[in-house]
Amino acid sequence: MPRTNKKPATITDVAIAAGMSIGTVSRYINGYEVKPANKERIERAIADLSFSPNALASGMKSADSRMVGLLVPDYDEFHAGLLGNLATTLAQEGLVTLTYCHESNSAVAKEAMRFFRTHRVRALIMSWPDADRNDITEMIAQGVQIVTYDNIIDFAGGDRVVVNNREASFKAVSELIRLGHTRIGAVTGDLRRWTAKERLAGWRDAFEAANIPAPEDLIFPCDWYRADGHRAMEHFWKMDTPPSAIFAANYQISLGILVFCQENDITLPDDLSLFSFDDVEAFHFSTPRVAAIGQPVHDIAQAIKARLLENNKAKRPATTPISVVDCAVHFRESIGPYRPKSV
Amino acid sequence: MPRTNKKPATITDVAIAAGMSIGTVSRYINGYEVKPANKERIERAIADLSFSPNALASGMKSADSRMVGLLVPDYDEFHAGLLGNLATTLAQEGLVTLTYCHESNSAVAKEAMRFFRTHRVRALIMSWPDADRNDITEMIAQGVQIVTYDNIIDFAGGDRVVVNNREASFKAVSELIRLGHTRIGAVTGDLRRWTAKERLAGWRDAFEAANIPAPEDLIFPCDWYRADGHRAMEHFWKMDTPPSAIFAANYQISLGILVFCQENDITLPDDLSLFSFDDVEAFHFSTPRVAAIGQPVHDIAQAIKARLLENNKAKRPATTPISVVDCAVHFRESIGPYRPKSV
DNA sequence: CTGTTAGCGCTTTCAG
DNA sequence: CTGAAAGCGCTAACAG
Repeated sequence: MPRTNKKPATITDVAIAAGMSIGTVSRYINGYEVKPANKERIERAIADLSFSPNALASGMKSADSRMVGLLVPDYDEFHAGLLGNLATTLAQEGLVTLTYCHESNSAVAKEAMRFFRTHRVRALIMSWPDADRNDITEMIAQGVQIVTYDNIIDFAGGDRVVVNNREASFKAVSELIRLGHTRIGAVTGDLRRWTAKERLAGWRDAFEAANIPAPEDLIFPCDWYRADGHRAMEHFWKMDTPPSAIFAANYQISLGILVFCQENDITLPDDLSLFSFDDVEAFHFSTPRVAAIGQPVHDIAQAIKARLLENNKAKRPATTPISVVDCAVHFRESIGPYRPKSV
Repeated sequence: MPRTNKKPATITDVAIAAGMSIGTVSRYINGYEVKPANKERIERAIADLSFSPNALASGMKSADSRMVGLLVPDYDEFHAGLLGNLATTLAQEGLVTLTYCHESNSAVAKEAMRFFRTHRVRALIMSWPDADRNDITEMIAQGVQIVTYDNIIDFAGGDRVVVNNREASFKAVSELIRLGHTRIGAVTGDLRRWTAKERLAGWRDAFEAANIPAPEDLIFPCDWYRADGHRAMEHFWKMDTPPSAIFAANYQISLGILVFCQENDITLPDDLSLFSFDDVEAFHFSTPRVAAIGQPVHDIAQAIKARLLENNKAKRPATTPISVVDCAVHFRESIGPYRPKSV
């Protein structure tokens, strides 16, 4: 049985059924005033035909797809949350969110750009600093708004939404210092990224504020993944004076650290204190629960939305090109007072 | 400074630059053969103009938006994974995935339907049994393919992709029985849902196979959330003979149970064994790690994709309207041998 | 293999 | 406030 294929009703069908011109129907649909009597007839016709306007056609004619693109590196907990919040909040404005995951792969990211361009997104939200310059330039020239989050990328005309990475990191590390730790490792993530630099700067700030020289030998530059956290611990644990506490620049790194601790019977916080950037569900159910800096994904989504609307409703340029969202710093049981290593 | 608004190049621009008709260019774009010399000129023109085809226009003309809708109840770990896998794998076929989250709210779900209809998705993927009948009927009539996952919903013409809920649950509960447990609680989730029924059926099957009467008093019907898991434990822990093991129908319920155990110093697996449906990251980092049935989100996405392509490439109806994907059953340290309660 | 042409469904002038 | 008409960028016949 071939699928029935009754084509959807068009605005013309509605106009005929309602006995008026498509212009009037179109205006009604788009929220302009029409004579009450006409309004009623249109509404009935729409219901009878169960008409729904064709977004493609209207987007094409009005040269506005009402779609925005979100380019993420990964569908991890943070990005899933961001996508969810964003898609929901933007839907309220009649905007559609298209996602693409680049997996930190340039070829895939290139493909994503092609995808977004093809779909004529009116804005592109991303944190990818290695985006092809030509694509970006082209998109900006065509009026596509570029919003970067969680990263500072130097595009002319790009809006930015970031969290207070440095300050939040400062608070976390300061707490570790207050607890008596001085050998505090920093597992930094990818230091080519602004985020990583800022988080490390917060680590340094904390030492400076405490008038203690920062233990530069405990900086472990790496990538953002579990394997990196694990490798960091392998490295640290071979040292003569290993760190008594660790500040990890994202949650995946922390998970790698936790795995290493499990494997090597390292007990938190007695043998090691751990403070993580990013707060995820796993941290609430581990023993002990992991102290963490939570990125308020809801607020980030709202800030992005604000930028999107601001830049499209009023035509004035944004007052400030950068929005800063504050993180919550959660002290939990994975951090404890410094205790000299028992021999 | 108003945004520059150089309009994107059109296929006509390309045709002019390449010195030929738009028909030829269109054919080249869509993968038909063109004379090599022309091909080369088209490619150069496209590069020069940095042209990208307008998906809206082509979708409109060809009456195929190449978009599919995914309606999820929540952006939890499972659905985020599903979305990620699906979006990625479908993008390879040139298909776009639009998401909408209904939050188990009928009004929002209704809005979602309007959204998907408006965007002329060629398929709708969902697990929502309370969808408005009219919307569904209308969409099916218009040739929209409906694929349900993780649920059996009785739509004429709907494709279904499910996991082997009953069998996997049977395996999990059987293991608990093998470990000596007989008082095994079932926290079922919403029993109006097929999934919940199947998982409970698996629980029953295990007792039957072991020739033990199923402890019907340990069935706790509820919803799917953390609070439900917590409430279940409150209930169980007041019993004269509480369960020595629990089978939880999803991960959120299990997290609620874990919280209760933390609060009441219940040690897994000594005081209680726990087996959960759904496998999430938190279960790998809790102490002990939680035994769980993992839904292979990658395979589910592939199965859905297969249905989508099958039903659209060849016009024949699917051989079987239902695909079953096998779950992995992970035995972990949250389950242990039955030990009579110490008094 | 290529050029020509007729729309897809809608918005948006422009006159009334 | 409404109707008529001109396309938006592209695809899909059709005739070469």
